[in-house]
Amino acid sequence: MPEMPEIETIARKLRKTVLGKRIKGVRLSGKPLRRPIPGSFARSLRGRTVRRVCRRGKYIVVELQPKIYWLMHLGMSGRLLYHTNAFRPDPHTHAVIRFSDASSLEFRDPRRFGLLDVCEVSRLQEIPAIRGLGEEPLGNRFDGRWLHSVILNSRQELKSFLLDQRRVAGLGNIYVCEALFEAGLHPERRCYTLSEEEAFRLARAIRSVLSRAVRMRGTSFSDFIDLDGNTGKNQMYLKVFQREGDACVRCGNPVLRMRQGNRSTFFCAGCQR
DNA sequence: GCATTACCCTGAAAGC
DNA sequence: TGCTTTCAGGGTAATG
Repeated sequence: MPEMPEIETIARKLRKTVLGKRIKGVRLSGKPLRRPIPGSFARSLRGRTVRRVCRRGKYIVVELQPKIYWLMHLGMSGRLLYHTNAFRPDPHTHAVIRFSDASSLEFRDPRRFGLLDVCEVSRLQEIPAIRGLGEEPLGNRFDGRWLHSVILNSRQELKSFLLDQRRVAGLGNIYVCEALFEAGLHPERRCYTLSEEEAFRLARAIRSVLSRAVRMRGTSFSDFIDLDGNTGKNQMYLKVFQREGDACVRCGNPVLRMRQGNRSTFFCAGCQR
Protein backbone atom coordinates (compact mmCIF):
# COMPACT_ATOMS: atom_id res chain seq x y z
CA MET A 1 0.00 0.00 0.00
CA PRO A 2 2.27 2.74 -1.24
CA GLU A 3 1.88 6.10 0.51
CA MET A 4 3.92 9.26 0.14
CA PRO A 5 7.29 7.87 1.42
CA GLU A 6 7.02 4.82 -0.83
CA ILE A 7 6.12 6.96 -3.85
CA GLU A 8 8.97 9.35 -3.02
CA THR A 9 11.35 6.37 -2.88
CA ILE A 10 10.17 5.22 -6.29
CA ALA A 11 10.39 8.74 -7.77
CA ARG A 12 14.00 9.10 -6.56
CA LYS A 13 14.92 5.75 -8.09
CA LEU A 14 13.20 6.74 -11.33
CA ARG A 15 15.35 9.87 -11.51
CA LYS A 16 18.46 7.72 -11.26
CA THR A 17 17.35 5.17 -13.83
CA VAL A 18 15.23 6.73 -16.57
CA LEU A 19 16.04 10.45 -16.66
CA GLY A 20 17.16 11.44 -20.15
CA LYS A 21 16.02 8.17 -21.74
CA ARG A 22 13.91 8.09 -24.88
CA ILE A 23 10.76 5.97 -24.95
CA LYS A 24 10.90 3.54 -27.82
CA GLY A 25 7.61 1.75 -27.35
CA VAL A 26 4.72 1.02 -24.98
CA ARG A 27 2.86 -2.27 -24.61
CA LEU A 28 -0.48 -2.36 -22.77
CA SER A 29 -2.45 -5.34 -21.47
CA GLY A 30 -5.77 -3.84 -22.51
CA LYS A 31 -7.34 -4.44 -19.08
CA PRO A 32 -8.81 -1.36 -17.41
CA LEU A 33 -7.32 -0.01 -14.20
CA ARG A 34 -9.32 2.18 -11.79
CA ARG A 35 -10.09 4.12 -14.94
CA PRO A 36 -9.37 2.83 -18.44
CA ILE A 37 -5.90 3.76 -19.71
CA PRO A 38 -6.48 6.47 -22.38
CA GLY A 39 -6.43 5.19 -25.94
CA SER A 40 -3.77 7.79 -26.77
CA PHE A 41 -1.43 6.67 -23.95
CA ALA A 42 1.04 4.58 -25.94
CA ARG A 43 1.05 6.95 -28.90
CA SER A 44 1.62 9.96 -26.62
CA LEU A 45 4.64 8.47 -24.87
CA ARG A 46 6.38 6.96 -27.88
CA GLY A 47 9.38 8.95 -29.12
CA ARG A 48 9.51 11.33 -26.13
CA THR A 49 12.35 11.75 -23.65
CA VAL A 50 12.10 11.72 -19.84
CA ARG A 51 12.94 15.25 -18.65
CA ARG A 52 11.79 15.32 -15.02
CA VAL A 53 10.26 13.03 -12.40
CA CYS A 54 8.15 14.63 -9.66
CA ARG A 55 5.78 13.46 -6.97
CA ARG A 56 2.52 15.14 -5.99
CA GLY A 57 0.75 13.38 -3.13
CA LYS A 58 0.74 9.73 -4.11
CA TYR A 59 0.99 10.52 -7.81
CA ILE A 60 4.19 10.19 -9.84
CA VAL A 61 4.31 12.89 -12.50
CA VAL A 62 6.82 12.32 -15.29
CA GLU A 63 7.56 15.28 -17.56
CA LEU A 64 8.41 14.21 -21.08
CA GLN A 65 9.94 16.18 -23.94
CA PRO A 66 8.33 17.35 -26.24
CA LYS A 67 6.42 18.54 -23.24
CA ILE A 68 3.65 16.33 -21.91
CA TYR A 69 2.90 14.77 -18.49
CA TRP A 70 2.73 11.04 -17.83
CA LEU A 71 0.85 10.33 -14.58
CA MET A 72 0.98 7.21 -12.45
CA HIS A 73 -0.78 6.14 -9.25
CA LEU A 74 0.00 2.77 -7.70
CA GLY A 75 -3.30 2.34 -5.86
CA MET A 76 -2.94 -0.37 -3.26
CA SER A 77 -0.99 -3.09 -4.95
CA GLY A 78 0.75 -1.33 -7.82
CA ARG A 79 4.46 -1.83 -8.50
CA LEU A 80 6.92 -0.28 -10.88
CA LEU A 81 9.82 -2.50 -11.82
CA TYR A 82 12.89 -1.49 -13.78
CA HIS A 83 14.45 -4.09 -16.09
CA THR A 84 17.72 -3.86 -17.94
CA ASN A 85 17.16 -7.16 -19.74
CA ALA A 86 14.28 -9.09 -21.29
CA PHE A 87 11.77 -10.34 -18.71
CA ARG A 88 8.59 -12.36 -18.57
CA PRO A 89 5.55 -10.13 -17.89
CA ASP A 90 3.34 -11.13 -14.98
CA PRO A 91 -0.40 -11.83 -15.50
CA HIS A 92 -0.96 -8.49 -13.72
CA THR A 93 1.42 -6.48 -15.88
CA HIS A 94 -0.66 -3.66 -17.39
CA ALA A 95 2.03 -1.67 -19.16
CA VAL A 96 5.61 -2.04 -20.29
CA ILE A 97 7.46 1.11 -21.31
CA ARG A 98 10.54 0.28 -23.39
CA PHE A 99 13.44 2.71 -23.67
CA SER A 100 15.84 3.07 -26.56
CA ASP A 101 18.73 1.63 -24.49
CA ALA A 102 16.74 -1.68 -24.21
CA SER A 103 15.84 -1.11 -20.56
CA SER A 104 12.16 -1.00 -19.59
CA LEU A 105 9.67 -0.09 -16.87
CA GLU A 106 6.97 -2.57 -15.97
CA PHE A 107 3.72 -1.44 -14.31
CA ARG A 108 2.08 -4.25 -12.33
CA ASP A 109 -1.10 -3.98 -10.33
CA PRO A 110 -3.03 -7.12 -9.29
CA ARG A 111 -5.94 -5.25 -7.69
CA ARG A 112 -6.11 -2.67 -10.45
CA PHE A 113 -6.71 0.30 -8.17
CA GLY A 114 -3.83 2.11 -9.84
CA LEU A 115 -3.94 4.65 -12.63
CA LEU A 116 -2.00 5.46 -15.80
CA ASP A 117 -2.76 8.69 -17.59
CA VAL A 118 -1.25 11.24 -19.89
CA CYS A 119 -2.09 14.92 -20.32
CA GLU A 120 -0.99 18.13 -21.97
CA VAL A 121 1.02 20.42 -19.69
CA SER A 122 -1.68 23.08 -19.78
CA ARG A 123 -4.30 20.52 -18.67
CA LEU A 124 -2.54 19.10 -15.59
CA GLN A 125 -4.53 21.30 -13.22
CA GLU A 126 -7.75 20.28 -14.97
CA ILE A 127 -7.37 16.69 -13.77
CA PRO A 128 -9.65 16.62 -10.70
CA ALA A 129 -7.46 14.23 -8.69
CA ILE A 130 -4.41 16.49 -9.10
CA ARG A 131 -6.20 19.82 -8.84
CA GLY A 132 -7.90 18.83 -5.61
CA LEU A 133 -4.78 17.68 -3.76
CA GLY A 134 -4.07 19.35 -0.42
CA GLU A 135 -0.83 20.49 1.20
CA GLU A 136 2.36 18.46 0.90
CA PRO A 137 3.11 17.39 4.49
CA LEU A 138 6.86 17.85 4.02
CA GLY A 139 6.42 21.11 2.13
CA ASN A 140 7.15 24.62 3.45
CA ARG A 141 3.52 25.62 3.92
CA PHE A 142 2.63 22.64 6.12
CA ASP A 143 3.08 23.49 9.79
CA GLY A 144 1.15 23.67 13.04
CA ARG A 145 -0.27 27.09 12.25
CA TRP A 146 -1.67 25.96 8.89
CA LEU A 147 -3.01 22.67 10.29
CA HIS A 148 -4.71 24.41 13.19
CA SER A 149 -6.38 26.91 10.87
CA VAL A 150 -7.97 24.22 8.68
CA ILE A 151 -8.65 21.64 11.36
CA LEU A 152 -10.73 24.11 13.38
CA ASN A 153 -13.36 24.22 10.65
CA SER A 154 -13.92 20.48 10.37
CA ARG A 155 -16.26 18.27 12.35
CA GLN A 156 -14.66 15.11 10.93
CA GLU A 157 -12.81 12.58 13.03
CA LEU A 158 -9.03 13.19 12.97
CA LYS A 159 -8.29 9.92 11.18
CA SER A 160 -10.73 10.62 8.33
CA PHE A 161 -9.52 14.19 8.02
CA LEU A 162 -5.88 13.15 7.63
CA LEU A 163 -6.69 10.41 5.12
CA ASP A 164 -8.52 12.92 2.91
CA GLN A 165 -6.09 13.76 0.08
CA ARG A 166 -7.81 17.11 -0.43
CA ARG A 167 -6.58 18.16 3.01
CA VAL A 168 -3.10 16.65 3.24
CA ALA A 169 -1.70 14.95 0.15
CA GLY A 170 0.16 11.69 0.55
CA LEU A 171 -0.91 10.31 3.92
CA GLY A 172 -2.40 6.80 4.05
CA ASN A 173 -3.48 4.41 6.76
CA ILE A 174 0.00 3.49 8.03
CA TYR A 175 1.35 6.99 8.55
CA VAL A 176 -1.90 8.44 9.88
CA CYS A 177 -2.00 5.74 12.60
CA GLU A 178 1.66 6.34 13.42
CA ALA A 179 1.42 10.13 13.45
CA LEU A 180 -1.65 10.13 15.70
CA PHE A 181 0.17 7.81 18.10
CA GLU A 182 3.27 10.00 17.99
CA ALA A 183 1.14 13.05 18.78
CA GLY A 184 -0.82 11.26 21.53
CA LEU A 185 -4.16 12.01 19.86
CA HIS A 186 -7.13 9.64 19.66
CA PRO A 187 -8.15 8.81 16.05
CA GLU A 188 -11.83 9.46 16.84
CA ARG A 189 -11.25 12.95 18.22
CA ARG A 190 -13.27 15.56 16.29
CA CYS A 191 -10.97 17.97 14.52
CA TYR A 192 -12.46 21.17 15.92
CA THR A 193 -11.80 20.02 19.50
CA LEU A 194 -8.02 20.21 19.05
CA SER A 195 -6.19 22.96 20.89
CA GLU A 196 -3.54 25.00 19.11
CA GLU A 197 -0.84 23.12 21.02
CA GLU A 198 -2.29 19.75 19.93
CA ALA A 199 -2.45 20.84 16.27
CA PHE A 200 1.19 21.92 16.42
CA ARG A 201 2.09 18.57 18.03
CA LEU A 202 0.22 16.72 15.28
CA ALA A 203 1.93 18.66 12.48
CA ARG A 204 5.35 17.91 14.03
CA ALA A 205 4.41 14.21 14.39
CA ILE A 206 3.30 13.96 10.76
CA ARG A 207 6.54 15.51 9.52
CA SER A 208 8.65 13.37 11.81
CA VAL A 209 6.94 10.07 10.92
CA LEU A 210 7.09 10.80 7.17
CA SER A 211 10.68 12.06 7.21
CA ARG A 212 11.88 8.90 8.89
CA ALA A 213 9.88 6.72 6.48
CA VAL A 214 11.46 8.52 3.51
CA ARG A 215 14.94 7.99 5.04
CA MET A 216 14.10 4.29 5.51
CA ARG A 217 12.94 4.10 1.88
CA GLY A 218 9.36 3.24 2.77
CA THR A 219 7.44 0.61 4.68
CA SER A 220 7.06 -2.90 3.26
CA PHE A 221 4.42 -5.33 4.47
CA SER A 222 3.21 -7.40 1.59
CA ASP A 223 3.18 -5.19 -1.46
CA PHE A 224 5.76 -2.44 -1.52
CA ILE A 225 9.08 -2.94 -3.27
CA ASP A 226 11.02 -0.29 -5.13
CA LEU A 227 12.15 -0.27 -8.77
CA ASP A 228 14.93 -2.78 -8.09
CA GLY A 229 12.75 -5.12 -6.06
CA ASN A 230 14.17 -3.92 -2.70
CA THR A 231 11.90 -3.66 0.34
CA GLY A 232 11.79 -0.58 2.60
CA LYS A 233 13.05 -0.64 6.17
CA ASN A 234 10.50 1.55 7.95
CA GLN A 235 8.35 -1.37 9.19
CA MET A 236 10.96 -1.83 11.95
CA TYR A 237 10.06 1.59 13.34
CA LEU A 238 6.26 1.31 13.40
CA LYS A 239 4.86 1.61 16.91
CA VAL A 240 1.15 0.79 16.45
CA PHE A 241 0.35 -0.12 12.83
CA GLN A 242 -0.22 -3.91 12.55
CA ARG A 243 0.79 -4.27 16.20
CA GLU A 244 -2.59 -5.19 17.68
CA GLY A 245 -2.13 -6.84 21.09
CA ASP A 246 1.51 -5.75 21.49
CA ALA A 247 2.40 -3.67 24.54
CA CYS A 248 2.45 0.06 23.78
CA VAL A 249 6.07 1.24 23.75
CA ARG A 250 5.04 4.28 25.80
CA CYS A 251 2.60 3.06 28.46
CA GLY A 252 2.53 -0.73 28.19
CA ASN A 253 -1.21 -1.01 27.50
CA PRO A 254 -2.11 -3.31 24.59
CA VAL A 255 -2.30 -1.72 21.13
CA LEU A 256 -5.92 -1.87 19.98
CA ARG A 257 -7.51 -2.12 16.57
CA MET A 258 -10.88 -0.78 15.45
CA ARG A 259 -12.78 -0.14 12.22
CA GLN A 260 -13.06 3.46 11.20
CA GLY A 261 -14.61 4.36 7.88
CA ASN A 262 -14.00 0.87 6.45
CA ARG A 263 -10.28 1.02 7.42
CA SER A 264 -8.41 -0.58 10.30
CA THR A 265 -7.16 1.87 12.88
CA PHE A 266 -4.39 0.89 15.30
CA PHE A 267 -4.00 2.96 18.46
CA CYS A 268 -3.25 2.95 22.17
CA ALA A 269 -6.20 3.87 24.39
CA GLY A 270 -3.74 4.51 27.21
CA CYS A 271 -1.82 7.38 25.71
CA GLN A 272 -3.93 8.67 22.80
CA ARG A 273 -6.51 11.16 24.09
C1' DG B 1 -21.79 21.71 1.66
C1' DC B 2 -20.15 18.41 4.57
C1' DA B 3 -19.71 13.71 6.53
C1' DT B 4 -20.35 8.94 5.92
C1' DT B 5 -20.92 4.67 3.40
C1' DA B 6 -20.48 1.45 -0.42
C1' DC B 7 -18.05 -0.12 -4.11
C1' DC B 8 -14.29 -1.44 -7.23
C1' DC B 9 -10.54 -5.47 -7.31
C1' DT B 10 -7.81 -9.89 -6.36
C1' DG B 11 -4.40 -12.39 -3.45
C1' DA B 12 -3.75 -14.16 1.02
C1' DA B 13 -5.45 -15.91 5.13
C1' DA B 14 -8.93 -17.96 7.79
C1' DG B 15 -12.68 -21.04 8.35
C1' DC B 16 -15.00 -25.21 7.42
C1' DT C 1 -6.72 -31.29 0.93
C1' DG C 2 -9.70 -28.26 -1.22
C1' DC C 3 -13.36 -25.20 -1.42
C1' DT C 4 -15.64 -20.92 0.33
C1' DT C 5 -15.62 -16.74 2.83
C1' DT C 6 -13.46 -12.77 4.72
C1' DC C 7 -10.22 -9.18 4.77
C1' DA C 8 -7.04 -5.66 3.09
C1' DG C 9 -7.54 -0.36 1.54
C1' DG C 10 -7.04 4.35 -2.09
C1' DG C 11 -10.06 6.88 -4.38
C1' DT C 12 -14.56 8.17 -5.71
C1' DA C 13 -19.56 8.06 -6.45
C1' DA C 14 -23.64 7.76 -4.01
C1' DT C 15 -26.20 8.62 -0.02
C1' DG C 16 -27.62 10.89 4.23
